[in-house]
This record gives sequence, C-alpha cells and structure tokens, in this order.
Amino acid sequence: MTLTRKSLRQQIKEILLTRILQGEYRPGDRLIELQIAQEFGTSQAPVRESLRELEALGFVESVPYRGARVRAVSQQELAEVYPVRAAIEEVAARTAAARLAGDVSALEAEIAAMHRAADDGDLYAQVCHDVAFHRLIVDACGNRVLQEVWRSLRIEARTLISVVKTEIEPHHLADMHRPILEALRAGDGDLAGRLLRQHVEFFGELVLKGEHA
Amino acid sequence: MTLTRKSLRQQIKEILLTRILQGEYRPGDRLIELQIAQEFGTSQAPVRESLRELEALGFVESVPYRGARVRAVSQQELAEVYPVRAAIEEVAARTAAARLAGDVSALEAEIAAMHRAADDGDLYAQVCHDVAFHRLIVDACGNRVLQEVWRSLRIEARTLISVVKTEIEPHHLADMHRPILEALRAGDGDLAGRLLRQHVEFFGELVLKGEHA
DNA sequence: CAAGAATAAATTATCGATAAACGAAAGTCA
DNA sequence: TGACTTTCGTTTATCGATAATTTATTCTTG
Repeated sequence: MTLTRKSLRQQIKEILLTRILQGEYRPGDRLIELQIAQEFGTSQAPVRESLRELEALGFVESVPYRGARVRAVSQQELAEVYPVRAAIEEVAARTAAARLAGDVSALEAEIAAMHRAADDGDLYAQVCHDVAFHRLIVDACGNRVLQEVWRSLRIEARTLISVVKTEIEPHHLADMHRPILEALRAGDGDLAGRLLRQHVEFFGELVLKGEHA
Repeated sequence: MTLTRKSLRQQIKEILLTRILQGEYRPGDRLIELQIAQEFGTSQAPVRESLRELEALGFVESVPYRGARVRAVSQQELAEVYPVRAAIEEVAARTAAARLAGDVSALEAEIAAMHRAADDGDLYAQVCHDVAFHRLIVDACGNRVLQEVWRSLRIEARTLISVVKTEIEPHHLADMHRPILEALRAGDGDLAGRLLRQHVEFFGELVLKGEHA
C-alpha cells in the first residue's frame, strides 16, 4: 500500500498529532484503537503504541480498559507553563550569552522573519518564528537536560493558543525580542537572562488576564 | 497464573525499573523483548509497551529494529540537572511560601528523619528524606506543570548517585535544609527561593568537583 | 415504577505467529 | 588480500485472533 521508510508507529503518531494540533480531533474526543487501525489499514498494535507515545507527550490521556481521549489543555495549565518557562529560559540565556560569543545573526533572522510574517498577516508563521527565537537561545546554552525540559513543555502547541487569545500588535511583538538580542550580542548573560525572564512572565500575565474562555 | 490487579504492562514496567535502579541491569545492557517475556511468562506485547514507557521516562534508549538498552547516565548529564533544578525549585519555593501559611511541620519531620537516618548510617534513607523535603516544597507550590517537570528530572535516581560520590557529613547535610525551612515558616518566599536555589547549586558544584569517575 | 441482577455490545489488553530488518559470518571475484 | 555479496541467525515490528473489562441495555422482582 503506502510507501514507508519510517515505522508505521511513527507515521501514525505524526498523523494523529497533526490532527490534534490542527483541531481536527477536539479535546475530549475518543481515539479508538481498532477504528483508527482500520482507517490506516494496519493492525491494532502500531496504533496502540502511537497512542501511548502521545500519552507520554501529554497530548492524550488514557484509562485502562477505557481507552484514550484527546487531552484538554486548561487555561490554568496554560498559565502555569509560563513561570517554569521563564525560570528555565533565564538560565538558558545566561549560559548562552558566553557561548554565542556575540554571534546573534540567527536570532536577528528570526526577528526579521517575525516582521515579515506580521506584514503578511500570517499569525501561524509569526508564532513559529517567535518560538524559534526562544529555541535558539535554549539550544545555544548547551545544557541537554535543560533543552529536553524546555521541549517537554510543548511551547509550540501552547504559544499558538496564547497568541490567538491575547491579540498583541504583531510588529510590537517582534520588537519586544530586540533588547534580549542586544544583551546577548553584548555578551551580558545576566541582563539577557533577566530580560528574557520578564519577557516570558509578561506573556504569562497576558494569558491570565485574557481569561475570557 | 499469578493473581493480578494491575495490567501486565504496569507490573513488568515496575519490575524492570527496579532492576535498573538497583543496578541489576547495568547501563548498556540489552533488554530483549522475547527473552523478558519468556521470563515473566507473558507474550511480547506487554514487555514491548513497558520498554516504550521506560524509554519515555529516560531509563532506556532504543533504536528501531535494534532493540533497547539501559541508558547510561553520564557525569555531564548529572551535572546539567542542577541548574535546571535550582531554577525550578526557586520558583516553587517562592510560591510555596504563601501557600504553606507558615505550616512547615512536614518539612520539619523530613529534617528530623534525615538526622535519624544519619545516626543509623542509612545513606539510602537519608537520600529519600532529602528528596522528600524538596518534593514537599515542589508539591506545595501548586503548579502542576512545575511539578511534572520536576518529576521528569528523576531526582530520586540521580541524587543517590550524587550523594555517594560527594561524601558530605550526613548531619551537616540535614542541617543545611534548616534555613530554607525557616524562611518558609516566616512566609518569606523570596528568601526561601534564593536559599533553595543556592542550596541546589551548591550540590551541583560538588558533583562537578567530584568528577573522579 | 425503581433498584438491582443478568445479559449484550463495544473496546482494550494480551496472545501466538509471521514478516521485516539488522548484524555477523561465510562466500565470491578482482 | 580485500572489498563486495550472500546467507543465516537473531530480534524487532506487525498481524489477526482471543480473552478480559467496561459500559449500556434488558430483564427481573419487590
């Protein structure tokens, strides 16, 4: 049937994840193993394993003998991410300052891309580049454990939700990243860390205020 | 055969985890699905799912079609945990101070238990109560995301390794927690956070220095 | 008619067997 | 000899079927 290089499990997992992130499956929807297996023309096993992985990633939750459902991300949970993010990214920026050695070209590019996306009115692209900016800093710090923890917060999936809710002027949003970039360019890790922390905390508070769900 | 209330998968996972933590399986050891299944008298499926869960938890690593091995925790990784821990626990302590409302009896009990363990020369118990002290603070902060991230660091498993390597006087170790407790009793979240951060960072540096592996 | 038992329907958990992929060892040809 | 195939044993990945469990429905019985 289909040409496969990756394992079925991997493929199914990616398809299901896409559907969850794009809202095709809504929170609370049941994900029935045999039903999905039938759709893809596979057996139950790889579907089952996919669901387990998605469970570990926090996108679905399951109860023994009762099956899996798409996990609802509560407003509270969304808000709780920010203090953790802020603390982690502060550490990342502090370490990254030295390791970047003033080379902030990649960060510069992301800010530029944010402006372009703002011009195009492409909210999705804007979020992607925003997240990429933060990820660059996290990656630059060189601490693998920190990187893994940051990824486990699934910022991509959550930022999109946040941005849609808060309605900030897009160009302003892009420019807010500049002071952080300048501090990193100057090699001032302490300052960069403090700025980044405030930056993230600022959005955390926005999300809290925007609780009109 | 045996009477079971939990799923096979859950049971197998726990047994395998115990073996890994107790060193029965050494880092790098292969975990062969059918071999384990045969030992427990089950089929391959539940073993397979157990291994996947342990992989998600970071205790084993696996490559497609090549199987799973016990993951080696490098000295570097061990050291990298501390900055992250320090940042997270600082946030936790700051928030916990208000929510505890001065009730630090549980924390008091853990310090007492550490001293008892020190008297008995029971290093394992000492580590457990040390970890419990930190966990109490993390739990008290009420931020679920923070709690989950902290747990994902698997402090229990790593602290044991660290303590064994650093050789601190046990009663002194216990007493080092007291200033944090006092700050929490006084409701001073900022101070508690700063103290806790320093406390954790201190151990991070100890681990770095103790690199005689 | 309501509470509880018994049954039926749906779905997950586990099984045993087969197919696919990998790594090592043996074989081939310049 | 040495690089490239081929073969073979091992182990994972997937399959189709069955057992176990839950939920919904129907049937009692007072």
